[in-house]
Parts: sequence; C-alpha cells; structure tokens
Amino acid sequence: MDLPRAYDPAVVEQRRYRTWMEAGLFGATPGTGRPYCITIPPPNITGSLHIGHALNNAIMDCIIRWRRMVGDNTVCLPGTDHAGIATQAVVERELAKEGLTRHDLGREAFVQRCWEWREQYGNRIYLQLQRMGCSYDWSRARFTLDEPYVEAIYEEFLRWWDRGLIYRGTRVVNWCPRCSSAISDIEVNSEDRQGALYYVRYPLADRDGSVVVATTRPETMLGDTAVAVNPADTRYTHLHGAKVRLPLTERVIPIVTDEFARMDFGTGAVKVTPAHDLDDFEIGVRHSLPQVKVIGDDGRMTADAGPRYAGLERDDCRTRVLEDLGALGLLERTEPYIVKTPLCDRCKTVLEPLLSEQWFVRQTELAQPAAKAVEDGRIRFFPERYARVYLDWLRNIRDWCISRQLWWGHRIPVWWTKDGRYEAGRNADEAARRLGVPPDQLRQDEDVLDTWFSSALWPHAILGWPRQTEELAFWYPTNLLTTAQEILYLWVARMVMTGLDFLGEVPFRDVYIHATVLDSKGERMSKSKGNGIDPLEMIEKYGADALRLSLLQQAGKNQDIRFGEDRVRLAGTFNNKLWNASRYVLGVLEQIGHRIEWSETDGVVLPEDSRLGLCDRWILSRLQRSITIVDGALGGYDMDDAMRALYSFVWDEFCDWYVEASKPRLREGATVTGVVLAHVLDRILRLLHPFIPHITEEIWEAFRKTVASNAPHRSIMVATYPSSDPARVNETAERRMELLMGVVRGIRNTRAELGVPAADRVRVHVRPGSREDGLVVGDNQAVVSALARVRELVIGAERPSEQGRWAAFNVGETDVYVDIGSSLDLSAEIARLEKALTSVEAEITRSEQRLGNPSFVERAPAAVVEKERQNLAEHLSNRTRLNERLRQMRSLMNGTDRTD
RNA sequence: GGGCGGUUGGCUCAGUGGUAGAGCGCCUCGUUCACACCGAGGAGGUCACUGGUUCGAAUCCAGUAUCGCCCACCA
Repeated sequence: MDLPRAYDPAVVEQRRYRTWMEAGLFGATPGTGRPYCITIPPPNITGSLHIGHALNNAIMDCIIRWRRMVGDNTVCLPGTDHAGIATQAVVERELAKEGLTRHDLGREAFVQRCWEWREQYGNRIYLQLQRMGCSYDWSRARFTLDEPYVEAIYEEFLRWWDRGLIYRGTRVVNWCPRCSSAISDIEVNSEDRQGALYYVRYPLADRDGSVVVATTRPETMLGDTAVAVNPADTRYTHLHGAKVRLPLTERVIPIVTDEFARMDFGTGAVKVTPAHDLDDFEIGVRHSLPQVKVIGDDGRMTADAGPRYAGLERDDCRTRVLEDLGALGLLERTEPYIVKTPLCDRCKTVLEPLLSEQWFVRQTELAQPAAKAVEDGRIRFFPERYARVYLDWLRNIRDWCISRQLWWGHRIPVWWTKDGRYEAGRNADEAARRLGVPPDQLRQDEDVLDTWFSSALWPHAILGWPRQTEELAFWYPTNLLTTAQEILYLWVARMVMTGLDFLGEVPFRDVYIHATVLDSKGERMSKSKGNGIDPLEMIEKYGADALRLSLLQQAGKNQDIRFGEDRVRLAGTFNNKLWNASRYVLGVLEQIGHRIEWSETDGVVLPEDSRLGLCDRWILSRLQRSITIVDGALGGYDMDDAMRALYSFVWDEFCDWYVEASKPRLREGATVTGVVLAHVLDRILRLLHPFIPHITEEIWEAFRKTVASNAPHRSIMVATYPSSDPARVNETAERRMELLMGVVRGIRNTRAELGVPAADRVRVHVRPGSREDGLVVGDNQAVVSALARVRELVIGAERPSEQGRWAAFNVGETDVYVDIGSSLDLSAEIARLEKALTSVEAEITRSEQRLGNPSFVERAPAAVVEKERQNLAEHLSNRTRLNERLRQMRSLMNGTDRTD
C-alpha cells in the first residue's frame, strides 16, 4: 500500500482521532493487569487551550500512550474545574453588557446563568485537547460541580468538621474588593510598587509632646487603636503607658510596648491597625486592643472612618488624609519607598487586608503526614528539587481560609438557626437533626467553598470516592501527576493531604513539575503583551504532532522553555522526514513484501543471523542502544532525552546511513536489507508513537497492510512498546561500520576539498591496514561506491601508480587513495595535508605531555591511560603517513617545476 | 531578606571528572530513482568570572557577577 507523496496533518490527524474514539481505545476496565492512571489537572471551564496546557497534556499523553503500549491497564481521566472566581467574573462581565449585576438577578438565577455559560463553553477545552491527540477516557470525564463530585466535597467537609478541623474565625484576611471575597494566602501575588513612607506626628493626649510614626498607608490611621514601641527602645521609655490623641479623630489610644516594633526602622514607633494588617491584628490580640474596621468589603471607607472620610475610595481617602494632616502640620515628611503591594492572583486588584469572619481549616494536623509521604519517598518529585520547596511550605503552613463570598461554587454545608447557632450537614435535614430544630427554620450559610477545596479531592473523587468503586480500588493511588510549579501549594500539597487523610494512601506516586513556557525572548507569554504562541494556531499550521514534538523535545529539567513558532516548524520537518523514509521502505516492501514474516508480538521477524550483512547488524545494534536510552529516559520522565535519542537514530543513523546503504544492496539483490528496513521501521513507529501519535498511526496502517495483509487491523496504540535487549548490541559491527563510514566520509571530504564535481564518479584504491579491514571494505564495495560516488573500487596492498592523480587519506591503518579524475592540484593537496598535519601534531604534543606526566600514568585509571596510548600511537601513525605523503607531493611538485 | 535555577559556537539548547556536541542560522557544492520540510562538505566556542580540590574540571567545592523563578507578617 502506498502513502501519499505529501503528508497532510490537518486531514490525517482528525481522521485518526475519530477512529481511535470510535474504536473505544481510550477507555479501560478496572480489574486485570498492572494499573496505570493519571488524572489530568482539570482546566477551568473559562479556559481555552494555552501553551502551558499544551505542554502539560503533551507530556501526560506521551506517558499514557507509552504505559498503554508497555501493557499496563492504563487510563487517563480528564475533567474540568468550575473555577469559582474566574467563572463568576466572566458571567458578571456578560451581565454587565446587559447593564445588570448579579444582585439584579438574585442568587438562583445567577447560578443558573453560570450553568448556561458552562453548557455553552465549558467543554471547549475538551475539543482542544482532542485536537492535540490526547488519549483520555472522555467517558469518565468529571466536572467539579457534577452530582457525585459534590457528594465527595460534602463528605470531605463533614469529616473534617466532625474532627474539629473546620472552624469559624474572625481574622484579618486577604480581601479582594473587586471579587468582594476573601481569598487564601497563596492566592496573593505581591508586586513591588513605588510608594512613599509618610511620617506622621501623633500628639500625646495626657501630657505635652508627641510621637512620630512612619507608615506606607496613612488612610489606615483612622483605624489605629494603639502605637507600639519596642520595650528595649530607650528613646521611648518615658512614654510607656502614655496615650496619644489620634489626629483626624477624637480617639485617645495607648502607647504599648511590643517586640514587633523595630528600633531600626522609621522612628521606632509604629501605628497599630488591628483590623487592617495581619501583624497589627496579632499585636491587638496581645494587648487586647479594639478593632476598628475603617475600610469596608467594597473597598470604601466605613462610617467608623468618620463622617469626613466615610464612603471615599481607599485612594481618595489617602489623599484627603494627607491633605488634612498637612493642614494640621502633622505630616512631618515623606520619603519615596518601594511598597510590596498584595494583588489578587485572579484579577490583579490591589488586595485589602481586613478583618472578616470566615471559615478556616486547621492545617498542621493534615500537613504532617503530607510532609512525611515525601520525606520517606512514597511520593517522588521530578525534578527532585521541588520536594524541598514542597516540604518547606508544609512546615510553615498556616490555616486555610476556605470560604469565598461568591455564588458560583459549592455552597458551604453549614446551616444557621435564627439565634445564631450553626451546624454542618450533608443537607439541611442532617444539619437540622444535629441542631434539634426543624429544617425549615434553618438558613444555609451564604458563602461557597474555595475552588481548591474541591480540586483537593481530584484524584480520588474522580475515581468515585467516597463510594468504594472498582475504579477507586484498582487505580488508586494513581501513578503520576504532572503540573505547573505555580500550583504546587494550591493544589498538589492539598491533594496529598486529602488523599492521605481520607484514604490513608498517597494520591499519586510521582509528581512531575513541568517547565514554564516563555516566548523566544525569554519573556512570559501574556495576552496583553501579545507575545503568546497559540497552540491551536500551531496545530492548524503544522499539525498536533509537530506541536507535541516541539514541546516534548524541550521538556527537560529546566524551569523555563523558550518557545517560538520556529520550533514547531522544525519539528514538522522531522515528521516529514519520517514520512518520506517510510514511503521509501514501503516502496521496497511492495517488491519483496512476500518475504516478510510478521508476528503480532514481535513485528517483522528477522532473518537468521548468518544472513545479515554488516549494515544490518550495525543498525540493529544502534536500534538496541536507542531503545535502551528511550526506556530509561521515559522512566524518569525525560521526554527530551528520549526524543533526542530517537531523533538522531531516525535521521542520522537510519535515514542517512542505513536507508542510503540499502539502495545499492537491493540492486545487488540483498533482499535481507528489505526485511531489516521493515523491522527497524516498525520499531521506529512504535517508539515514536507516544510522541507523535497521528503520523505514526497513519504510516503504521499502511505498513501493516503491506507486511500483515491477512491480519485484521490493529491500532499502533495497542502494539507492544519495544523493550531493550542489550544482547543485541553488536560492538564488532559498530566498529566495522565505523571503518566503512570513515572511508565514505573521507572520500566525500576529499572530493569536496579538492573540488571534484559532484556528478563525477571517481576511482578509489583502498590499501587495508588489516585483513579484517580488507574484508569489511571488500564485502561492502557496493555501499561505499554508492555513498561516495565511486566508479571503481580497488582493494590492494600496493600503492596506486600515477601518484599525481591520487589524493590520499587514512582511516586508522587503512589508506585510501582517491583518483580525482584529472591531474592533482598539488598545492591544494599539500595545503590539505599540512592542515591535517598541524592538527595531528597538536594532538601528539598534548598526548605526549599527558603520558609524560608520571602522576597521570600512576593515578589515572588503567583504561584511561591505555586509551591515551592508543590515541598517541594512532596519531603517530597518522603523522608518519602525512609526512610521507607530503614528501611525495613536494617531490612531485618539484618535478613539475622542473618540467615547466 | 531566604531559597532555587540558568550563564556552553550568531540563536535555542544537550553534555555531572578523561581530547567540546546537536538543531537552526551562515559558507561551498548538488534537482535521476523516500524527502529541497532534502543531501554532501565546511567555517564558527580560552564552556560568565575568580580561587580551590584533582594526574586531569564545562563537569566537583567556595566565592563573585549577571539573568530569571519561588517564598517571606515588617511599618
């Protein structure tokens, strides 16, 4: 069967994917075999495939396809995340276009709108992952708001609740005024911004004098309830126990002593605003200070800020406070200052730390086992260094604020009585029972849970937990989690906590943290910068295989990948090369196909060893080495190493040497080369399939129709992945092939340097340095002749006559003479020889120096010394040859001179 | 402030103790039988710097510079 002349990924990829889907090849049944499972990081339903997804999914699908071919009972489970804040923001934006807010609709109608939105767009990313060729089990896809998943969340909540791990607390939390919700500590991004340090004078209330405090946020002074100084600070000893009159307000507040006040910063006196700063909150607790909340949930000043400021935006209030302080002569001075500004991870709004009542989860008890699982190796990180990052975070963990003042999400399963008592339950009835009141008198908590509270359950909930499903029993713990470093804490650590806590077993064995994809200049890709690479556009232009390949080639241990369109284009050239080499092989098989013996397990059956030629033994040996590398690399998730090995095996060794050598051999009737071509191509296709699934399947089908026309079609997806067999490595063949290649390269090189026209076929005389060398060249004359464009190849112990026509070089002890077709340009040949001599001289000097160093000979390993001796001997021999040759050439030149 | 990663030919990157590699780009040559998304040949690196360990360092150690990432409650 023929392959079309040109490969068209756009047509082939979609057709192949449909075929796989229809054949049900992505699914699996729990129960038998060795389980292998990956659960993909669920993308947000607001999301569209971006380059980070593309990388992560290329990695996962590569590993999944590999394990499937290795024979594991493999499944990869996809899903999507409801993404509370992100989705709500999108839907609110839509409403805004209609001039509405969510409050106009009310909670129920708004949530309904969110569901409609998700129906319309929520599965878009599935289609995009399918365009990438991901072999995920779509029949088991989960959305985090699906009924069974919600059940899992409530189970999680209730179990923790009953153990007292969930509590309600009033704390300073990170508040996003735009989202009008609390967010957790790890959803805060801080950014350095140019600001100022303001020095404000607070007059003493009970005596003359004043104290100056430094602050970056003067507007919060309206909520000050104390001034703190360090107890050891002698500058302020006389003020211990004094009170100040807080400017712009009528309040009198105490001066307290607290270690927190740094003597070496500002004036040593710090204003204390317990309602708007985490540190101040803690100082407030230590000194029983009142908490005055002057900034409200909407980011505007509250009534407690005083009538002159109430209702102002934060920034406007700052301006007015500064003006007022100035007018009173209380603003001492202002210094420029870099302020760490906390931003909302989602919407980049400046966050406001403020006092708020929220639900929290105690973390220490959960964090300890999660740390231990990594310490004792039950979970391994790739690259390893992330284990420490993970552990450091767990060891300093703080309680997790899980309530969000949103409408889209899992509503907190806590119900309140009218008199302010509350209790958790899987539903109102359960809560009512626990409270001993009728359900209709209860009101459910208004807040929803942090999205990460639900994704924390991902690996086991997607497998059916809390129900004891067969899937859960078989595939849990899962094998691999691959994700971006930015959600190491948000997500990875939490999954480990829940997995260990609820199932007593880690959720996954290995965690692979992939690199961040940057643009070709090393900058982060972003919509606003417009420097992003759109994976879908790349797929359109070059195909999913090219995109996957380009990403996997770079998926190394580095933390960054610089990525540009060129990469994708170049990956496409490899696919093109593979396609055309396959066309060649299939063409050969058309002619000798009836000689191919096909085994469903082993592929193309090789002929008896005695029938193999040097080139055959060589390529089979090289194949084994490649398989060994790929095997080890994939085992450590080094897709780049695996791909590098395959790339050079396919292109440099198979195409450039073996395929080229097969042409003259076939002309000579060596059909064995056709069998070996088929054997190696089969292995290449299988080895490459996890990386470039579509094109390998396309070729494989045509290939099978040729070599196994009687057998029913079987997808390459379920073919056996080649395993390494070190016994098939053939050192002798590799060494002999080196000679052959050396001879060919030498002839090509000589021709190029001496300007022999490419079309000219030359005569070559080989003087073997050994009987073995003579046999190697003799047995492969046709190959040498074809690859080096040789007209006549003579092997003999004598040197050719007519010295003036021959250029010479040597490969080891074997001398090769090339008839350059006309009279040799003696000065060019002399220049060529002198150049070679110079480099040989340098090598000899270096080598002699090393060997002349007694401590090298004594201390270096014997093998190294021996190798150095061999090198020296070889170079000395080369030098002798070159000198002799130079003498001949010079005397010829002199002779020529004389005849002139 | 703490931690981590990078610094190798023009570009992007491999290479963890034994004579510097690849792809792209560049130069020369080549359209007949898989492929011009190609083939053959070639030029081009004192491996950021300094010091140390070693017979031997791109590779190990210490420090410096520089770029980047993560973490941190300091007004």
